[in-house]
Amino acid sequence: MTSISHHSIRQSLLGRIQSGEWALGGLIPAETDLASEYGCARGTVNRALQALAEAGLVVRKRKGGTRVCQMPVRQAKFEIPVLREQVESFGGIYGHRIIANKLKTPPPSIRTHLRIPGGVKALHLQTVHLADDKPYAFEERWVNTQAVPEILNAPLDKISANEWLVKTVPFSSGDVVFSAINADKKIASAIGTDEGAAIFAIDRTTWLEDEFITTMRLYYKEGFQLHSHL
Amino acid sequence: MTSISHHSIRQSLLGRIQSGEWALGGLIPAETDLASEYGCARGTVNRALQALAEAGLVVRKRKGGTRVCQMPVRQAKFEIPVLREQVESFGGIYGHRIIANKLKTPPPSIRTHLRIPGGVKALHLQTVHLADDKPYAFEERWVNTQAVPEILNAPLDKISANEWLVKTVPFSSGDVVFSAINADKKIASAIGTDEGAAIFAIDRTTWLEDEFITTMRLYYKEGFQLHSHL
DNA sequence: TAGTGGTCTAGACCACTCA
DNA sequence: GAGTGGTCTAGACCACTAT
Repeated sequence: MTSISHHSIRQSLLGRIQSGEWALGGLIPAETDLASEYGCARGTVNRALQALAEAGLVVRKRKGGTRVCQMPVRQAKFEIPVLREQVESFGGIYGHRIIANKLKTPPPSIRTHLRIPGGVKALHLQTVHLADDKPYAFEERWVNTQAVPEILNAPLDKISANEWLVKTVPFSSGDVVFSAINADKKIASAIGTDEGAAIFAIDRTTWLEDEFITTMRLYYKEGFQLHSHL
Repeated sequence: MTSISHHSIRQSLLGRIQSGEWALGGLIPAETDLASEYGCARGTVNRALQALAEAGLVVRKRKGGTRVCQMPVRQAKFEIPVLREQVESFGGIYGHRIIANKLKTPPPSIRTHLRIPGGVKALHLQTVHLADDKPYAFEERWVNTQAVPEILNAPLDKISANEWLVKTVPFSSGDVVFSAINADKKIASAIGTDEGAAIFAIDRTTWLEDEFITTMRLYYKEGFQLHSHL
């Protein structure tokens, strides 16, 4: 009797949408109708339809019914790479080298970002991430030491700041920005590439409950690609 | 009595996870226990926990119980930009100019990608997307005309190939790859930038039920950023 | 005002897997 | 074998909103 699962109904509905059985922007039968058609409870159909709605394929409104989405907003979901795992996933040996590790007053842009009062210092870190001892990515990071003072005692030579933070403040929220930039002299030498090379950069700021933790920028060696599916 | 919604429970559980009430990798009380604690049905707790599992914050196993995720895989979700909307979202006027529109035999790499038999032609399109009449992005695309022959009669001067395809084959699946490249001469002149500039590129291949529809590469003008949240 | 989706409940059975 | 999550059901009430 597992044939009437919400999964199968979701699949069936997806097929009917793809086949064009219901026009773009058109109305889909009500939950109760579909339930009797599929011979199951309304709750089961509801669950299938909610999944489709979450995937952006249909739009649902009370009393308005369920409609096939006109302009399906393509959503890509992907995992923010964790460097160590990324490197190990293709069989490399991960390592990192700390270039800078100093408490100092952050520049205004960073201070604003982390909401640090003027005059207060923050931890500035520069790290080169290695794959098989060769530079893989370069990271520049500021940590709000008022939020996580323990980091000053962390063995950052053994565990990367990123991993330490993930283990200490695992469930923070964050913003991510992807962009492409030309490598300047500093970045080029850090990751061993030529000045001007196109670099894939990820900016990330994370906080926990209104308290800003850290902001970082990661520069990947040229040729880096971020994959996803939709 | 709306206070015992699965939303509120999800929120409450999230808070308890963030506060460290349950250790990383630690066990969370069983659904039945939580249900009696919150004074609701097990189904309600189940829904909340499933949402947290989908968000990657907990891992659930039958008999094994629910555990706080050790290394939360940060998932970013975003909407694949639709150029017209992207341009209009910052108040620009969208337009596009077709540079190439020809049926021809695709190079081997594309042929493999679209699974087109040797010798068969495909539609090759080059489009410059404009914001306020200025180049915004450059698109290179191949369309499998065996899958969507109607595109040969589409008014591509009025509607961009992308929009036409979305309206015609709206519910396709696809792969997306983001990368950074240096602009070559052709791209630089197409989007009005300097050769060597760092360009944000998006590759995208879409298909419907094992039938390949199109593959495209989009080059954004320098300075482009893709934002997300996690 | 009537119809539709959103949600909760109480109970049930099953599938998985840990011990 | 026993405990846990996965899921379906049948019924109920509510919230929203199109008409």
